[in-house]
Amino acid sequence: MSPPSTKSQTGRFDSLEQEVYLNLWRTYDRLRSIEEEVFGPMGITSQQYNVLRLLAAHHPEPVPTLSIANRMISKAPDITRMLDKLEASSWIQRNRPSENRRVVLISITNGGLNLLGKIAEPLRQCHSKQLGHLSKKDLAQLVGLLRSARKPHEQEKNPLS
Amino acid sequence: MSPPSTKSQTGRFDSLEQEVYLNLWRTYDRLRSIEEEVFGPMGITSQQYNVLRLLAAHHPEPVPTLSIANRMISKAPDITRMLDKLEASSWIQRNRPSENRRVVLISITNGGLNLLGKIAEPLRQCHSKQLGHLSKKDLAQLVGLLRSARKPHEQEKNPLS
DNA sequence: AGACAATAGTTGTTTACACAACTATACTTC
DNA sequence: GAAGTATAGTTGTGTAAACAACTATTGTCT
Repeated sequence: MSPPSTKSQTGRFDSLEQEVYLNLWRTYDRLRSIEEEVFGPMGITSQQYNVLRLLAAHHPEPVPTLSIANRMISKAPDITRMLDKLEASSWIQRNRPSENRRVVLISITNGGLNLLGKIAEPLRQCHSKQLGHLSKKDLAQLVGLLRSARKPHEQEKNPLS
Repeated sequence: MSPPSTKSQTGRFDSLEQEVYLNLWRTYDRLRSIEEEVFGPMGITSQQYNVLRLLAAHHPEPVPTLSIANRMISKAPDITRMLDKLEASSWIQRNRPSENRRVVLISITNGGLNLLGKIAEPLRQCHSKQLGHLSKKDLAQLVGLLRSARKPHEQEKNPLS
């Protein structure tokens, strides 16, 4: 398993771990660019879509601003500005309740729900284009491996087990 | 293949494909943030490191600017500005040959090679921290699945098979 | 009640990304 | 050899991400 030269194991990579990481990067990048073909014309980003999706899942209950930020995949310290844009497009609305004026409660509007409806089908097709060539077994295996890979690095908060 | 309700198959995801993609995104994001802990203090980004690595692999042969851009993982239309920074740090040098004054040939400097040497060990440790908890078998399987996943979406040019 | 700490968002600033338009150099072909 | 075309980089501009510092509101403790 460990010949004198490790080069032969991993080709031009320093280690198998590095090879995995670079493959992960490249694969993510390719699939992301495919998704952007769907979101771009809709005037929305992937992150914004995820926010709307989260809000729709809680609808009609509103969700506090930072609670949204914590559930995002990438860190979102500019969640405020992002919500500004969503509000400018009338996809969400904000409400600062008088009981606790620190929080800002966010809820999705009918327009937002409508947008999600319009995106659903092209997005499903997009996902099929992205990964439809893999078997269900491969997909399930990939999900499992990806979860194991990031397991030690998960923050407490994350909802995606 | 298409039961009336697909909900039961994939939990809160619309499809297995979407679940894979979101897992890919999240996993990439976590591992990336670990890498940045290594690159950040060195005053370099992941993309910049990849450029230096590419140049080192060709050393002492120089590489034309756009040839570097084509080999980058994400699109790099601002390759010029990125090389500006690397040149400002004296990690690379540019040369516009008189035979063909259109191309700009890039080569890594001794300082750049030196930097790669300094980064090598902490980066190896980083990769181990990222994915060291997975078995070689799992890592190899993951590489294979990631390659299959992006295979239909590869551009001709890419060097990472 | 007043000082202090904790919570919840917001804003400022710097840096990276993406798309497109632009410049400069070389090749081709009539 | 001049005009047009292809190649190789560069620059301009708008948008998004990352980190930190800041404001506003509420809770706590003496």
